[in-house]
Amino acid sequence: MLDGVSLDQLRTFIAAVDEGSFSAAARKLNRVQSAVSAWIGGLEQQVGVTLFDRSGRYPVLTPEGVLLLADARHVVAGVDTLKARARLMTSGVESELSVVIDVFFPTSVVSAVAKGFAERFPLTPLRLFVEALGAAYQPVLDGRCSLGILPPLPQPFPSLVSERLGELPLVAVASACHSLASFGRRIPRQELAKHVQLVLTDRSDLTSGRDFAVASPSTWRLADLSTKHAFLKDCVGWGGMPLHMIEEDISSGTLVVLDVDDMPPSGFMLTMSAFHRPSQPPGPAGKWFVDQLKAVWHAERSAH
Amino acid sequence: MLDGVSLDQLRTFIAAVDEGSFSAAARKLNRVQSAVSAWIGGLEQQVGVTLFDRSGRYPVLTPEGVLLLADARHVVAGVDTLKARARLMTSGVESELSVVIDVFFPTSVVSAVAKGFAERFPLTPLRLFVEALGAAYQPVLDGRCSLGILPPLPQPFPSLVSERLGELPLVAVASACHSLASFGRRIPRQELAKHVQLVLTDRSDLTSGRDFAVASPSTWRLADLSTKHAFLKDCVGWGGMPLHMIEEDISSGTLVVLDVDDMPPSGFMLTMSAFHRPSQPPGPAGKWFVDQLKAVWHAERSAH
DNA sequence: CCAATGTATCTGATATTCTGATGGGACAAA
DNA sequence: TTTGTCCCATCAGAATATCAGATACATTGG
Repeated sequence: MLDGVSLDQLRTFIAAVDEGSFSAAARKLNRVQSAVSAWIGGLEQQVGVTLFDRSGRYPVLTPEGVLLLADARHVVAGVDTLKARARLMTSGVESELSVVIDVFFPTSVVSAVAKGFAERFPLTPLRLFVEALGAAYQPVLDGRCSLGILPPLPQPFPSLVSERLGELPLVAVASACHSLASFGRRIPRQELAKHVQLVLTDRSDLTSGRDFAVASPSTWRLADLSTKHAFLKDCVGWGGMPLHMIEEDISSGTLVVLDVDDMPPSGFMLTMSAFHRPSQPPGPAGKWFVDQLKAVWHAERSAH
Repeated sequence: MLDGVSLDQLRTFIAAVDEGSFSAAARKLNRVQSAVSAWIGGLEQQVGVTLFDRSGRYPVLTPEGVLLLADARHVVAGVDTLKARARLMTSGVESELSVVIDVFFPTSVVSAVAKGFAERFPLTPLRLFVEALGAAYQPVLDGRCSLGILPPLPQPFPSLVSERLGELPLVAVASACHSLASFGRRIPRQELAKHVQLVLTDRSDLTSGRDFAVASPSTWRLADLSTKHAFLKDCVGWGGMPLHMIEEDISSGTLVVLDVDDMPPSGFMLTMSAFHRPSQPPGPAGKWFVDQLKAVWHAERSAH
């Protein structure tokens, strides 16, 4: 053998402890008592520690045995998870699920689903990325993520398969101290153009040259949505935000929804969909993840 | 064999990955290449997962192989710590060190030493108990702890071996709002007797019938030193405390040291010693622990 | 194309493990 | 105390698995 200790020794050791006697362990393992005796004797010899006190009728663990038993259980448990993971792989469940999620998607839904995921698929590590715009498409396109929870881009990606999850209201807002907030009536587009618009910028070059809902010639571009949020509250300018992220600010009066001319007052609805490459269809874990996102999200919206 | 996967398979798997080829792994393991091939083939068959892509000159791990490799390393590492722990046992190092420490002993010293202990003896779990008076002796006497950091009791225990660590100043204190605090001159014992004394009570019955430094007929007995500390600050009564625990209170003026008649103003010195049973002499870990306690404590006192 | 290096597979030789039998010790009931 | 039962250690031969070496074939680089 390559090395003294073997798994069978450890398994026999554990069985002997659990069953209370070598003979019982032998019955459980479908071996003869002498075999168990030999295994344990070998183990004791290799580690150089007496595991059992055999002076009595039944062997009892020595204090050293108690400690080494914990190690042995740990090792065997490790082998079991290895085998369980392998079985999962052959059964088609993804051995790892990487998902990229657009910043606009409600975080509360994601965290709730992720929590359930850890219980449902304990052996499948979940890798979550949060990105914006084209940078969120990139990982799905190049295969780093097998799943993307994303809004549609202006130019469609026929190379991706998508499944609609639901709609997200997007509204234009400004701080209460902003002059647009007290404009009084429906704001025409020309009026918007007079003020600085805070726009989320794309870290990738997928959407270079294209802009989303940019109405003002003077724009500040921010790479991070929470920074944009803070700038809006600090009255730096106006901009679009997903409604769920600013509901508290609206009810507290910090931010005000702008009643823009060609925009419905309930906000512009942004469709969120689950995207994946045709060559990488989601397995059970991915399907479950998408279904849960849809279910939890709808439950949350109807609870409102 | 008892179960499909064996340690040798995992070790061979790891060696093949680390060395980059089956042949190299075979050289490292002092086996023939065919043996390595057979081991890995067997492992793949048993877990039902293809570990290597053999289409090229050198075998490369499949994505599944990468994940299972992590599990395999985990298992082998577990076996290694088992063996390391066993070697430690045979080399005489305690496989577990349980220490009981008197509440009066400075916690900062203990935590510093414990931190160093975890680095020095990573495989030896440390079990720390904090008790007071007789309750701190009990675990050493009945063998639950192999070491006790304790003050001497009125009646000596010849059944225990001790090694002096150092002295701890004990002072009588009262809250600044207590009438004793403004007594003005040396306080005679009769004066003390007029006020409630807060006394630490013994949770064991080792010292039943005996009292330590009880000067007042009206005593409140508290089982917990931090409660006594709080009661002192709340002006419930006066009592003795180890100086290091109340230095901040004294400098902030919350507590006042009482200048008691037959007590030196620097406080009554309490000798702390390391106790152990002659039948359970401390091994390398225990010796190291005691030496460090002594060193760190003295370093801390001379830093003051 | 050839040499070097690598992997998969096969076979007999070698080691190890398994089984079954035997002997001795601990414990409980008679 | 005696007896029966259950337990463990040890030993032999039988069964099994591993090992080394040889062979065939694929890949890479000159």
